[in-house]
Amino acid sequence: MIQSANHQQLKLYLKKFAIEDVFPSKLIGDLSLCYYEQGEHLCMQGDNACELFIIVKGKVKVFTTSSEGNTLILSFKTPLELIGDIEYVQKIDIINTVEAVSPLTVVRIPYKALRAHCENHPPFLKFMLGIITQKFYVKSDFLSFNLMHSVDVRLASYLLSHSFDEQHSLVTGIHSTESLKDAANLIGTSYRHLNRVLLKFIQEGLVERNSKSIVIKDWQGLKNIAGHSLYEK
Amino acid sequence: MIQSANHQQLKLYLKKFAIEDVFPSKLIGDLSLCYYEQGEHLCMQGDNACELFIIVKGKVKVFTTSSEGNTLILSFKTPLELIGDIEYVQKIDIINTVEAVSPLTVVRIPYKALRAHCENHPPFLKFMLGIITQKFYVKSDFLSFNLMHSVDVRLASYLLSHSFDEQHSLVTGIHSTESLKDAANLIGTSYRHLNRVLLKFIQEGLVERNSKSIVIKDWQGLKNIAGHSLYEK
DNA sequence: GAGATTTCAGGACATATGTCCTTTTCAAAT
DNA sequence: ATTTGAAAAGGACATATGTCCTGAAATCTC
Repeated sequence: MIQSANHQQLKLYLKKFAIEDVFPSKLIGDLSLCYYEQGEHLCMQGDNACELFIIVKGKVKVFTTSSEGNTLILSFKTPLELIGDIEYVQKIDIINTVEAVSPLTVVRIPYKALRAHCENHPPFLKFMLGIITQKFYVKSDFLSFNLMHSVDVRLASYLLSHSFDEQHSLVTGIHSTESLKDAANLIGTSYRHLNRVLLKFIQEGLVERNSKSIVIKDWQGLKNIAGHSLYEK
Repeated sequence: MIQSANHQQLKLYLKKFAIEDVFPSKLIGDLSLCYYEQGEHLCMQGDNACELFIIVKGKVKVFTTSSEGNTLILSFKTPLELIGDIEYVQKIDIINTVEAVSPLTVVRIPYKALRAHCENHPPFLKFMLGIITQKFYVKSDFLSFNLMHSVDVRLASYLLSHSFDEQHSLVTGIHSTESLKDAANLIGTSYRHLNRVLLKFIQEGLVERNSKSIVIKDWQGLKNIAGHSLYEK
C-alpha cells in the first residue's frame, strides 16, 4: 500500500463523487489517499477496526472464512462504497476480510478524527445512512435470492451481471481460474458443482468456454433461467 | 389496528427505551401509538411507504413472497426495532411484508413529519444509524450462516435460539402448526425436509415431539450440531 | 524441449433436498 | 360416539449438491 500526500488528487475524488461537503473542513487534513495493489488486504476479519475507507477507484471483494475453513464471498464492491462503516458505528472488530481485486484507490479516515469532528455532523451522518441502507437493501435481496433459487439460477444471474463489468461488453471475459472460484464462493456453492452447471450451460449452447474465458452465446436464454438478474450491484 | 390517543403511555415507551431525545419536541405531536392484533399486517411488499414504525412491544415476522409464490421469512423482530427505515432513507416502496405474530404495540411516525423535523437532527440520524448497522450486521451473519451450513445445522440452531423466547425456558413449546412452517420458511427449506430432519433429531434422542410442541432433550447435542448458534437475535 | 509440478476439469459415488402424493392425525359437526 | 374434512406427517422418487479422487492440461524449471 502506498499512501499519497497528494491532496489535490484527493479533492478531485471528493468532487467527482460529490461528497466534498460530507466532511467538515477541519477534518480534511485527516483524510489521506491510499493505493493498493491487486491482492493486498485492506483489513482482516477479527482485527481491531480503526479507519474508515471510501473506495473511489477499483474493486474489492469482501469475504469471510468459517471455522471449517470455507470461504464465502459476501460481495464485490466498486465506487462509491464504504469499508469499515458498520464497525465504526457499532464499535466492533472487523467483520470481514477485504481484498483488492484490481489496483485500488481509497480515501482513508481514522475513526479518531471522525469521532472528534463528525459525531454530530448531519452531512456525514446522512452520507453514512444513505450508503448503509443501500448496502442493507442489496444484502437483503441477495439473501432472498440465494435462499430461494438453485445454483443454476444463481450462476446464470452471475454470468449476466458480471459481463457488464468495466472491461468488455457482450463478449465477456470471465477468467477461468481465480474468478471461477470466486464465483463459486460468491454463489455459495462448491467449485465442483459450479463446473457441472457450467458444463450444462455449454451443452445447452448458452455459453462457450475456451482456455481463458467464458463467452455468453445466448443472452436471452440465460435471462430466462436467471429470472430477475441479481448480483448486479 | 387500534390507534391510541394515550400520549402518556407513548412517552412511557420512549422513556423505557431511552429514545425520548431522538425526536425534537415539536415532532412529538406527530407520534402515535398503535396496537395490532396477531395476524394483522403493518405493511405489504410493494406498497407505497409513508410511515416509520418503532416496535415497542410484541413480535413481528418480516417476509417476502417470490414471483413463484414461495415465502421466505427474513427475520423475526422484537423491540427495539424499526420498520420502514430503509424505505424512508432510500425513498422506495415497501420491500417486505411485515405481520404481527403476537399482540403488537408500535410507535408510528409519518415520513412527512420526519422529513420536516428530523432530516438534519443528529440524535435521530444517529439512532437510525445504530439500528440499521445492527440490522445489517445480523443480516450479513444470517446470510453467511445460511449459505455455509446444511439444514441440519440451521434447524439445530433455530431450535436452540427459539427456546429462549419470551415464554418458557428449557422446556420449549414450539407449536407444531404454524411455527414449524415458519421455521421452514426462515431456514429457507421446505416443510417436508424440515420434518425429515426433525425426525432424525428425534431418532437421535435430541428432541421429543408431542401433539402440540417440541421439547429439547439434549441441549448439548444440539449445540454440537449447531456449532455457533445463530438466529439468536 | 523434456520432465517435474501445479492447476483444472470431470468421473463416481454419497448425501441433501425438493416435489408429489398417500396415509395419518386431529378436531369440528352431527 | 361416528362421520367427515382439514391439516400434518411421512413414503417414494427425482434432482441438486458435496466430497473425494483421477486424469488432462497448463506452467515452471533446468
